Amino acid sequence: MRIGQLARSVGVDTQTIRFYEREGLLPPPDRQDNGYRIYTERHVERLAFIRRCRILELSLAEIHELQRYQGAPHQPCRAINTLLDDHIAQVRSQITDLQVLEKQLVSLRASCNDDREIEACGVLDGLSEGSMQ
Amino acid sequence: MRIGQLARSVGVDTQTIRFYEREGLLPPPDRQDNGYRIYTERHVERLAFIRRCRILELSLAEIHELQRYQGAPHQPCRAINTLLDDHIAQVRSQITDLQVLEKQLVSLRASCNDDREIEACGVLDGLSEGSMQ
DNA sequence: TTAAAACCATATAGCCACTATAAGGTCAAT
DNA sequence: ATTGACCTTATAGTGGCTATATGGTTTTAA
Ligand SMILES: [Zn+2]
Ligand SMILES: [Zn+2]
Ligand SMILES: [Zn+2]
Ligand SMILES: [Zn+2]
Repeated sequence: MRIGQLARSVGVDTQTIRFYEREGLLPPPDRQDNGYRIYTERHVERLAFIRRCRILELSLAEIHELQRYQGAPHQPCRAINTLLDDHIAQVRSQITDLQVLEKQLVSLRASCNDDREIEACGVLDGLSEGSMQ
Repeated sequence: MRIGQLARSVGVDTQTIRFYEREGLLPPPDRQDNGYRIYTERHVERLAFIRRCRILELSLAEIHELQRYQGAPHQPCRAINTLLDDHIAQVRSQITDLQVLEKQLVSLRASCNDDREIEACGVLDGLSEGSMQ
């Protein structure tokens, strides 16, 4: 199949497929005489794997690492589990950071109501004075 | 004061200050005969304002907008409050997204324990098969 | 049969908010 | 006279795409 069909069947843009190839995440496929890329079912699976990883916001580097593990099926899988644990820890830390941020923003917002002049806006005041944490 | 002292007094890199100037967030300061930038207390306040906004993860575009409002002190401040409301909404949406992500990741992680071979790794299996949402 | 539409190719730049590097000019102290 | 700390500009890199430009190829329809 050509790149357009692969793109449609996995739900990505053709540019993204070429990008993954350049980054070494998708093996370079054979070419037709006219230079068009020709993909197989294995490419479909490989691309779908990448996409599922990306939905979970694994980085391309992490996906690369997972692909290397796939090439050594008889090694222990601890490294994979650890990779995921680290990723989960990072997501949790992001959530925590954003929750702190949300509190700060809500508190700032509470210092103003509508119908003031900008001169007296509590939000702008809070940002202008150093009364922030 | 010169750029290094400004940088130290606000806690940013000198490069960042020049970057803000290029982006139109900091007004271009006067120059000494040798070309060195000379800053005033107003620049300190202005830069500190930007930094407080950035800590709240307001974008440079949003900060720019706030600066424009500062120039019109007798207009109603509703636009400012709305800007903040929108930003809060976006932070909340990020939190929600990350919480969904965390659940998916934890569920995937639960499908494996350590001491398996990669061949049998539940995490890799979950990523390889289409049993994901 | 030919002309348009859809597809493919490469190369390059843009997004965001910086950060790093290179190559060089200026100034004070040793 | 030289070191070191400071300043200048210009350029490239980060991540994961996405958009644009330019041109070749294939398919479809008038
Ligand atoms: Zn990760
Ligand atoms: Zn207000
Ligand atoms: Zn925002
Ligand atoms: Zn495992």
